[in-house]
Amino acid sequence: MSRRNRNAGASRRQAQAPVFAALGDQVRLRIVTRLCDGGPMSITRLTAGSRVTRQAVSKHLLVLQQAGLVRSARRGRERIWQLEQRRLQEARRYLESISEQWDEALGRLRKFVEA
Amino acid sequence: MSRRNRNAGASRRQAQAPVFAALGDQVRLRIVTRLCDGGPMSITRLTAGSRVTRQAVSKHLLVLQQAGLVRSARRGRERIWQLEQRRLQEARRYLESISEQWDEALGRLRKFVEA
DNA sequence: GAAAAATGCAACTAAATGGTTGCATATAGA
DNA sequence: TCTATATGCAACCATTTAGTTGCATTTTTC
Repeated sequence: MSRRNRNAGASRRQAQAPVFAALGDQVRLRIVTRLCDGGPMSITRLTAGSRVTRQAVSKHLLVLQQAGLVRSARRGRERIWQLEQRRLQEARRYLESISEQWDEALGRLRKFVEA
Repeated sequence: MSRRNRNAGASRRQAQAPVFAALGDQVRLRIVTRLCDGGPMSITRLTAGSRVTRQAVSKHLLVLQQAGLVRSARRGRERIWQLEQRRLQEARRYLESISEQWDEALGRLRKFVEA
């Protein structure tokens, strides 16, 4: 592999690692799922039924936002949160590419096991 | 959603979040990639070319191991690390299901945006 | 305009994380 | 057996993370 390609891999990793990190927490994963299923909603609604406080949820939302996965907008006295389509698509594509990469690797790995 | 289904979701999340967390770090993501491309190898070889010490890599390998993503076996004076096929397949399937879930959500989200 | 609701902000704490260094142990090979 | 190599173990440190509580601010709504 050329140095250039190696660096391309590194910067891609650099870009996507935060997404994984953001999803690597049960509370956040649940937030994403809820926004997925329930559409845009406020912190208070997201917090309802959660085992942590609103402030905790708020911090998690900030993490998700910094990873580019969610976005928010003020509406009256509440703030509505929703998934960020672009980034989510991007992450999806990356997940798929990783998935394929693994698939190939698993094929090669079988040889090692059989050997 | 029934309580049962919610709990099923929760336990699935509980099972998969560590995988995301494990991949949510550049060093670990790189380790996985190297094991993917280079096949099973020792810590020393994994550490070569890395910017962190062997011990740091060792700790990262432990994290990956606890997430079930890698496995190791002693061979003579060295320990050979390799990707765990089963878990990786499992993670792959989960990534794909999440991916689909997002896809559907993105479709629904467009309605919100247009509305 | 006053009470209730929704959020924002700040300080603080406990625990986890990511990294290091130093030293001990085990194995390969000359 | 002696030396170099590969790993394991433990202590230690700085930073980040995940959570809390308390109080201030902004909007509704009656």
